[in-house]
Amino acid sequence: MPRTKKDVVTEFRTAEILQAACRVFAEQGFEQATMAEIARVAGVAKGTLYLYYPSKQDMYWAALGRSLLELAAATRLQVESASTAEQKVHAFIATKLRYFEEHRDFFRIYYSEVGRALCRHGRAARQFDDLYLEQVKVLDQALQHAVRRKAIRPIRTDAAAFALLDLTRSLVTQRLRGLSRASLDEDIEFAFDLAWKGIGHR
Amino acid sequence: MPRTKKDVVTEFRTAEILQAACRVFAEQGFEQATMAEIARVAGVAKGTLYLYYPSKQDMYWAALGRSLLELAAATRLQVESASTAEQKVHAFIATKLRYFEEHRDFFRIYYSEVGRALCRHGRAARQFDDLYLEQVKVLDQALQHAVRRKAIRPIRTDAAAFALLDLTRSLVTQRLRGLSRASLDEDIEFAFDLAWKGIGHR
DNA sequence: CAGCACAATGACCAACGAGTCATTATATCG
DNA sequence: CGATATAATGACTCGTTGGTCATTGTGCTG
Repeated sequence: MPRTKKDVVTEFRTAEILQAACRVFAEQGFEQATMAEIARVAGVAKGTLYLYYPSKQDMYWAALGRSLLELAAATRLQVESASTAEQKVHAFIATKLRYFEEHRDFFRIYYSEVGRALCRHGRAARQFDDLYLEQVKVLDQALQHAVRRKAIRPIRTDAAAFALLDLTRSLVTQRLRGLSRASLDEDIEFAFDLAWKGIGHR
Repeated sequence: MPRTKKDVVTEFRTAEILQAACRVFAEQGFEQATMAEIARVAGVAKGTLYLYYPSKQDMYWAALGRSLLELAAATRLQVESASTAEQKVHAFIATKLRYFEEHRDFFRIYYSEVGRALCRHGRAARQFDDLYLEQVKVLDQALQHAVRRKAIRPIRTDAAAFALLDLTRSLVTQRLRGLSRASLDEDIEFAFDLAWKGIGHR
C-alpha cells in the first residue's frame, strides 16, 4: 500500500529542492555553489537537503541528469520519426533549441559541464560524456544513411555530427547572452539553413 | 641600467612557474587546481609562487591572457591580410586550429573558461569576454564586407561569425579528444568546407 | 489530549586550501 | 672570506564549506 500522503510531500520537497539547486548551480557553477545558498533558495535548512540527497555531487547529477535524459530521449524520438535526412537534421536542431529555450537553467549547467569535459573528473562525468556522445551518434547515423542515399554529399559524418551539435549549442548561447534579436523559429531556421547548406544538399 | 643577471633569472622563473600553472589549470580546471600542486609541478615551494604572482587568480589570468592576446593578434593579422572573403574565412579557421594544435594546455583553459561565460564571475572574466567577442567581430566584419560584395549570400553575419567560431572550437575539441584521425590540414579543410558551403559561396 | 514517529533545524566539526612570514639558504661584493 | 642583501622555504593561520547529529517541531493516531 503506497503511503500517499507522505510520498506526495516527499516528492514535492524533492522537486522543490532540485529546482533551487538548478537555479543556484546555473548561476554559480558547481564549485561556487554552496549548500547553504541552495538551502536558502529552497527555503529550508541546510540539514534538510541531506534528507533528500546524500551529497552535493548527487544533487548536481540529479539536476543535470533528469533533463539530460529527457532531452536525449526527445531528440532521438524526433530524429528517428522524421522521414527524410533534411527533416532529421531539422528535427535535431529544432528539438534542442526548443528544449533549451524552455530550460535555461539546465542549459547553463549543461554548458559548463561541456566545458569541463577536457579535464578529467570522476566516474560520474563519464555518464554525462556517454550521453553526449550518444547524441552525436544519433545524428551521425542519420547522416551516414543520407550519404548512402546520396541525399547529401559524402563527408566525414561523425565530424559533421559533432560540429552540428556544437553549432546548435552556439545558437542557444547567443540567445541566452541576448546576442540574438531573432525569434526562436528564426534562429532554428538560421541554424538549419547553415547546417544543411554546409553538409551539402543536392 | 638593467640588472641583467637578476632580471634574466626572474624572467626564467616567472615563465617556468607560468608553464607549470598552465599544465595544472589545463588538467584540473581553475577551482580544482591547488597552489600546492602548481608548486610541486614547478619544482618550487608554495611561498615562492607568491614572489612572482600575487594570487591564484592573477596567475590564472597570466596563463590565459598571454596566449589569448597572441592568438587574437595572429587571427586579426591573418584575416586582415587575406584578400578575398574566402581566404579570410579560411585564414580565421586555419589560424585558430593551428594555434590550438600547438598550445593544447592553453586550449583546455580557454575551453573551460568559455564554459563559464554564462555564470557571472568577477571583473576579470569580462576581459576574457571582450576579447572573445572581439574575435567574433573580426570575422563579422569580413562577412559583412563579403555580403556587400555579394561574395556570399545575405545572412545574419554576426550570428554566422559566432557560429563559425564555435565550429572551429568544435574541430579542435574533436582532435583533443582523439575523435579525429585526420591530419591537421585535413581538419582545417573540412571545417572550412563546411563553413564556406554553409554561409553560401557563389 | 497524550504519546509517538519522524521531519526539520542549525550549531557544530573536520578537512582543505589560499595566502603569510619567520627562518634558512644563496648569491654578490668589498 | 665575511658581511649583507635578497630569494626560497614550508609550517602555520584562518576563513570557508561539505557534511553531521543532538535537539526541537509537527502532525498523526488511538
